[in-house]
Parts: sequence; structure tokens; C-alpha cells
Amino acid sequence: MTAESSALTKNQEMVLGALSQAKGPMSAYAILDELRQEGFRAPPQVYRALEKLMKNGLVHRLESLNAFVACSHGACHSTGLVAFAICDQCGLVSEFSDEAVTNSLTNWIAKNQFSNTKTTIEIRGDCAACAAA
Amino acid sequence: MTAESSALTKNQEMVLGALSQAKGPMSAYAILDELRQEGFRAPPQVYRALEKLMKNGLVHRLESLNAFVACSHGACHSTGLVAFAICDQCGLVSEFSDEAVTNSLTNWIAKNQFSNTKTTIEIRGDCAACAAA
DNA sequence: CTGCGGACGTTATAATATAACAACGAGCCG
DNA sequence: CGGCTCGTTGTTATATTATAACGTCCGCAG
Ligand SMILES: [Zn+2]
Ligand SMILES: [Zn+2]
Ligand SMILES: [Zn+2]
Ligand SMILES: [Zn+2]
Repeated sequence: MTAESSALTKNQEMVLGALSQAKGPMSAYAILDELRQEGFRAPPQVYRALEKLMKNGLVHRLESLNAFVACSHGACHSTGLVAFAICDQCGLVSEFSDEAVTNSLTNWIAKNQFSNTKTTIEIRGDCAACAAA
Repeated sequence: MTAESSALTKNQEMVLGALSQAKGPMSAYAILDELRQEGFRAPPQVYRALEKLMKNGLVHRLESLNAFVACSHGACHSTGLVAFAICDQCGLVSEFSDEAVTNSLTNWIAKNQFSNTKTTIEIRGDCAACAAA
């Protein structure tokens, strides 16, 4: 392997492709169905690819939906905490990293001596466009 | 009905009881297994109770675990956003509502014209005690 | 009484996720 | 070359989480 965390395999490319073209979050099974024509046959193929893609920061899991999205930034090497605003109407996912949010949460974590964490921040509602409609 | 959102039924009491006595989050099926001796037979009994309890703020769902906890405060009528710090070692769940966190997130929401939202904030890691050990 | 609505019980099934193992192929070394 | 090892893949089976659908029961308004 190179200095990179390593290149993507074919399956990983296909899963990432499906997520990148999607206009909203996709469940693992939606990905599977889309990739059946490309030869996918079973859930583990999707889940294994997703696992690797998430480890590399190319894909995020939306816990409140049990679904997945491609990282808006190509890959997430963000220093701050990543948050998602998810429109329940149109499926739009806005990935963001807000300094004030990061600071306030990391402050709480420090004050309460919580350890190395993985943090989930998900806002569910309607996006500006859908709320206006 | 009274001015209250209404009293709990027997099933709801039992589910809340199971969650209140638990030392950590419980999956719906863990609750079901615990309550089989009390006569529970099938998932819908648990899920229906949980739905009502959550609507009344007595129970919270932890999205990143697909599990449930009793509200630490008895019932949540909090004005701010509620967050959870979850210890992956011992299962301890610290429910909190931090003003700085609430403000920073609601600021982002306002700036981005997101609508009425339901917000999930979950910090996963090790609690102070477990991190020390 | 009668009809309605809410909680409940029950069966079946959907949706999400992982365990387990066989097969394959690329790289390495004898 | 032939055999080894390791990582990816394919495949089957199963575990886990959640909901649909329908019938029963019961309290209460009319
Ligand atoms: Zn990202
Ligand atoms: Zn929208
Ligand atoms: Zn609460
Ligand atoms: Zn702990």
C-alpha cells in the first residue's frame, strides 16, 4: 500500500458512486438494489464497502435514518465536529462543521471528563426551500 | 381526559419501569424479554408503549444505539436541546442540556432557515470512571 | 342497548445488519 | 514452478430492529 490509507476497490467505488449520484441519503438496501445490475448480490458487499468508506471519511452514516451519504467535502478530515441538517421533505442533507457548536460541545466533554468520542449531531426538519413551500 | 396529556396504561408503566430500573440503555427486544414474565408476548406491545412514553417525554431514544432510556429528569419539558453522553464501556448515559450547545446550534438553524426540528446529539466514548480504569 | 374509539393481543412480515465460510488472486519465497 | 499467506470477494444463513394488519375487549356517549 502507499502512504494513502489506500485506494478504493471496485466495490467501494461503486458504492461511493451510487451515494454520490443520489440526491439524498440511501439505505444500505437501496444501494444494494441500485447495484444489482452491476453484479451486487448480497448485503455484506454493501456493508463491507460502507465500512471502509466511512473509515476513510468518504461516507457518513446518518444514525437517525439508518442511512448513508457521501461526504459533502469529498472526504472528511475535519478537525471540528461534523453535523447534519436533514430535510424530511426533500432529503437534502447539509453537512456542516460549526466552530461555536464544536467549542460548546467539546467544552462540555472536557468539563465532564469524557474520553475520545465519536459524536452524532443530526437536525431533522424542513430545509429553507421546503419550509417556504 | 384531564389537563395532563393523560395517565399511563399498565403496559406503559411496565415498560417505563423496566427502563427506569435498568442501569443502561435497553433495546426494545431486551425490554420485551424482561417483560415476558409479566405477560408480554410480542414486539408491538413494547413499541406502542415506547411511542407514547417518548411523546410524553418520559423516555428517550438513542439513535446511535437503537435503544431507549428513561428520561433522567423524570420527564423532559426542557426548553433547550437535549444531548446524551453514552459510555460504551459501562452503558452509563448522561443526559444533559447545555445552554452554550443549545445556543450555538439554534443559531446555525436560524441562520440557515431550517424549520421546526428534532435534534439528535449523542456523544459516544468512555465516561470519566471507565476512562480512568 | 348500541355504536364508537382507544388500548390491547396476536400473527405475520418488513427492514436493517452481521456471522461464517468457501473461493479466488496477487505477491512472496522455497 | 509450486506452495504459502493475506486480503478481497461471493454466498448462504441468520440475527436484530421495527411495523403492518386485523380481531378482541371494554368504557362510555348517545
Ligand atoms: Zn464529511
Ligand atoms: Zn427540503
Ligand atoms: Zn429527558
Ligand atoms: Zn463508563
